[in-house]
Amino acid sequence: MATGRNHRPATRSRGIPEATVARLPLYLRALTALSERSVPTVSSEELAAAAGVNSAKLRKDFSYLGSYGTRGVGYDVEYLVYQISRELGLTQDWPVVIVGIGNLGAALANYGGFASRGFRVAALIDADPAMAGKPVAGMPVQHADELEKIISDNGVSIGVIATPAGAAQQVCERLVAAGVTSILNFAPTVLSVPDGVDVRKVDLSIELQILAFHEQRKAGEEADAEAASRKGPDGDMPAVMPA
Amino acid sequence: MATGRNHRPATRSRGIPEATVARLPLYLRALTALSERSVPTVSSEELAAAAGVNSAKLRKDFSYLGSYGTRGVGYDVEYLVYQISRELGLTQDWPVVIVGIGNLGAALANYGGFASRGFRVAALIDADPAMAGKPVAGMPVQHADELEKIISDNGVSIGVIATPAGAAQQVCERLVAAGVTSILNFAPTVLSVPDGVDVRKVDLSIELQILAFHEQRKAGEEADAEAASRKGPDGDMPAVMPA
DNA sequence: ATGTCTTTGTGAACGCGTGCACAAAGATAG
DNA sequence: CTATCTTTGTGCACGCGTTCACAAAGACAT
Repeated sequence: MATGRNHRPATRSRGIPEATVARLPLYLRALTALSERSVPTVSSEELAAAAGVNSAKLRKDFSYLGSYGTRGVGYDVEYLVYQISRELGLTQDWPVVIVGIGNLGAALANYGGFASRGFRVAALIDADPAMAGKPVAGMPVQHADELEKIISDNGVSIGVIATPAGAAQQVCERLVAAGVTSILNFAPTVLSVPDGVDVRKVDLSIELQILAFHEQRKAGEEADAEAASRKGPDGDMPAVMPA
Repeated sequence: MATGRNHRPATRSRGIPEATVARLPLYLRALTALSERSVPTVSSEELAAAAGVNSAKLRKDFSYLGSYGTRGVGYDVEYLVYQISRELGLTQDWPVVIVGIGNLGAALANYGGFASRGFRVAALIDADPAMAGKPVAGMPVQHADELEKIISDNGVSIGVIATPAGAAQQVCERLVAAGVTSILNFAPTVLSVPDGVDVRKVDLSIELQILAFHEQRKAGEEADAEAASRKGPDGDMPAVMPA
C-alpha cells in the first residue's frame, strides 16, 4: 500500500515530459477552435497566444511528438489535431463511471465537455438506495452494489469520485479492485492507491486557499505602500495563540 | 494551472516558493483532522504520510514559514494550524461571488468546503433573467446587471467563474474592472487578465485527457511486454521506434 | 551533568522545465 | 538557380523544486 501517490511515476512517458502532456489538451482545444473556423495552418506564435503559453515552449512541446511543422509556414491545423488526439489517446473510446451523484456528481454528469471528446459516461453510481433508478442527465443512477459488475461489463478503466470525503478511500479501493487504473478525485482527501494507478485531484478548497494567499500578499503590499488606513474591521490579530 | 499567471513576475511571494504554498492547504487539512482527534504533537514523518508527501519536503516547506518544530518531539498541532492558517490568510473573511449558476455553479454554491474556512459566498450571479430571485443553496440568485454593485458593496476580491466558455472572458473583464483580483475559472477557456490579477483554472476535460494519455501508455506497455515475452527473454530491446 | 536517542532544519547535489537565441529548412520571388 | 524571408526545431544556460544525508538541538533517562 503506497501512501498518497500524487507525485508522477517519475518515468517520462515515452520521452514526453509530464509538463508537456499537461499542455497538450490546451493546444488541442485551441486547434479545434481554429479547425472549426477552417483555418488551414497556424504559426507557433499564433497558436501559443491562443493557448496562453510561450511560443518557444510550444515548439519544444511539439518537438517531443515529432516534426509536424513546416518551416516558413507553420503547422497544419487538421494534421496537428489528429496527432495530438492520437497521442492523448482520444481516438479511442473511454468509458467512464461517476461515483457519488450529489450536487457535484450531477453537475459532472451534465457537463458537455465530458462526452465531447472520446469520453463516454458509462454509468452513474451512488450508495443511496433512494437515488437508484432516478434519472440524472438522461441516465438512471445505479446502486453502488452494481459497481464491480458495471466496471467489468463496460471495460471501464477511468473512474471519477465525487463522493463525500469519508467515502472516497473505500470507493477508490473498490474501483481499483474492479480494474480501474485511473482516478479523477473530487473528494477532499488524499487517496492511497497501489502502484500503477494514476490519481488526479481536483480540489476547490485548495485552489481557493492558494488564491487567498496571494490575495493577502497583495493586500499586504498595498498596505505597506499606502501606509494602511482603510482596511476592514477584521484585521488578522491572533484570536487563538496556543503555546 | 492558471494561464493568466503562467509567467509569474518577480513577485516571489515573500520568499515562500509557489510549490510550497500549493501544499500548505494539504498540510492544513491533515493537521485539522489531527486537531479534531486531539492529537497534541506530530512528527514530520507522520504528517507527511497523512498529507501524502515526502517528509523532507514537508520539513523544508515548514522551514520557509519559520522554525515551528521541536527537535526530538515534532510539531505542535494547534500551533501549526494557526501558523499555516495565518500564512494562507484564512484568519480573515473572504467574500466570494459565483458567476454562472448552472449545474456546476449550483454545485459549487452548495459545496460545504466553501464556507468552512474563511470563505463566504457573498452572492450568486447569473445572466439569465429567469434565474433572478430563484433560491439556490438558500440564497437568491441575482442578475448580472448587479455584478459591479455587489462586488463593490461587499468588498469582494475573489470571483468564481462557472459560466459557459463563451461568456467567461467577458465576465472576467467585468469582475476585474469591478475590483476582483483573484479568479477561479471553471470555464474551459484561456482567460486574459491584466498584471496583478491571479487566475487559477479547474478544467475537468483537461484532467481527463491527461488520465487518458497515461491510460493509453499503460495499455501500450502491456502490449509491448506481451510482445517482448512472446519473442524472447531480453525485455528491453528495441521497442517501437519510428524513423 | 552526562550520555543517548529522537527529530528537526538545512547544505548540497541533482534533475526537470523554461526561455533565449540561432542555425537549419523550406517557401517565395526575381 | 539564387537570394531573401519566414518560421521551425533545438543547443544551451539558468533557476526552481526535490531529495539525500547529516549536523545541530532538544528531550529524556541515569
